Amino acid sequence: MTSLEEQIAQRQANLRELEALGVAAYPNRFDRRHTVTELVEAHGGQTGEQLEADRPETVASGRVLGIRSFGKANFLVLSDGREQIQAYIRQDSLPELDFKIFKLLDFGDWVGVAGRLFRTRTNELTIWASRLHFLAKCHLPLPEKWHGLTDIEIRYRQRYLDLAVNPESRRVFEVRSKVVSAIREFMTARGFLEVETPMMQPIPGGALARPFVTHHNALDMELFLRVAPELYLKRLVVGGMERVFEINRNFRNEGISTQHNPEFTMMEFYQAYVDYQQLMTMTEEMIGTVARQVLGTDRVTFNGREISLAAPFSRISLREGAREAASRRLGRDVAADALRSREAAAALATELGVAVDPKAGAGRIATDLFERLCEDRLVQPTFVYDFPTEVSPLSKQCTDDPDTVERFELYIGGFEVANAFSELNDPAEQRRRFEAQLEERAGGDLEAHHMDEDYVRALEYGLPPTGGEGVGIDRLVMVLTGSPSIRDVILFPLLRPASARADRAASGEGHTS
RNA sequence: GACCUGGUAGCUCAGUGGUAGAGCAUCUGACUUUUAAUCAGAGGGUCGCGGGUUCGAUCCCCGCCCGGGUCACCA
Repeated sequence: MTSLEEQIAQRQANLRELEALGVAAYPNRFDRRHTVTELVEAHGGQTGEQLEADRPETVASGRVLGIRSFGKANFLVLSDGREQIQAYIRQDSLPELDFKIFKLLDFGDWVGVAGRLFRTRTNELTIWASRLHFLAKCHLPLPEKWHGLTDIEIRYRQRYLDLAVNPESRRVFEVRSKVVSAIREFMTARGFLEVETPMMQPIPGGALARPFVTHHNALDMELFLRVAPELYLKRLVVGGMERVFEINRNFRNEGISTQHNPEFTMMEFYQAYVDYQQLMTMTEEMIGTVARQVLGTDRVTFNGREISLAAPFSRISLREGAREAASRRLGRDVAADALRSREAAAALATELGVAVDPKAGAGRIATDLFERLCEDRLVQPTFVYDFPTEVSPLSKQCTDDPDTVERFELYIGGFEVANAFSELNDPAEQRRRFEAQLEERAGGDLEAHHMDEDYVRALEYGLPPTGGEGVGIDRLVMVLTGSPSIRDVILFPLLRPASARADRAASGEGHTS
């Protein structure tokens, strides 16, 4: 027998012995009075004398993460995933059967403990157990207690193990949950209505991205998982819902990286009567507020750099950022209009060693240059504003410059966290933009928009002046938790399936042939 | 997709062209306030998978699988 098989057999033998003693192997409920975290929070600051005076009683429960045994005196470490507390299991302090249960416990089993709180000689907060209840068996050996589970692949594939033994991981997902709550609170307090729009769309739109394709059987209809809720949310503003937001998943059939998961969470909102300038103010207020509310501070450390999330954030126009970076790189002053004509922009890109797509116009080239030269330098929160119209088919042009739209992206930690613009509400112009997108599709760009006649019709009914924005929740949580990879903030990130053989080995099933 | 890098006991990791190592975990024994408890003993491995070179491969070579990182694409 291998060590693993041996350990599983031992655990199963312990379970059978429990059953032989008449102990329910899988009881249906347990009436707990306090979580381990509640106990630590309520009594962690109390001295042994205070505890002796109060003699607080509790019934707690959790997973056994440690057993220290001294014959008749024993300690169990009980975890609720966030905090740990130890229980003192003394042979003459609890019923004989309960002590027998203790002797049959394995690391990872779930138990309930009743008793009073005290501090040991070493001043450790402890439950002096008067009862021990068996709640559920752990049939497989747990990762080691000291190093925990560090294998990144197992942490992602078997997140339950990661959560069971790594409180740091648990903390990340608690922060994530609180961030979502804080944003929801921030938005509803400002009169925004939370809505849900289709995840399955007949025409995918709202972002330049390749969609996932699926099929509805009864309607025999091709459907796309949404790449953005944008076009639906704006239809709602047409309908008079002046402030709407949605927190939900988007799906993009593209590469995977430390900053990209095929499904990711976005908070997207639309507000009638405001433009992108007002959205910048609101965004810096929102991010600072959320950070302070969730973390108690608006200063965070990300990739070894301290980042301040306090307003105001820096602002730089896209073309000016690209121009400055190009000037610095080339050691000479690049003229402001070098990014305005296709010819000049292409020459500049070539000089800088940035590949030029033959179909790209001046706007695309300027955007490429910016992303190439500036993006990873934007560690402190920075609004990059005024994008070329060419790369922004849904944004409204600046009144004095039709080649530029009222749009910004917010960068933090070197990547894009939010994208916002004054919404294009002229149906004729929108139709022209879609047609330009159709040409790009015809030219082979699979990320370009489809024509969405109903969306144009909605605009024909009249969209008031509106600002809209999408905030990448995963990326914001990365910044707020100091997580270098998006997979660290997604409970079950997409991975290639492990081989069938590896799956069987991991689950402890073997061949019996 | 390209390049770099990793896969050895349940976990964390050493290591070598000549029968595979440690700590924790497991098993046996001792121990009535321990803190990664300690002490004594024992068991546990197709060294990711498949080929090749070799008298002999976990090690060298080739291919494949699954991670991680950088780049490309994207938010």
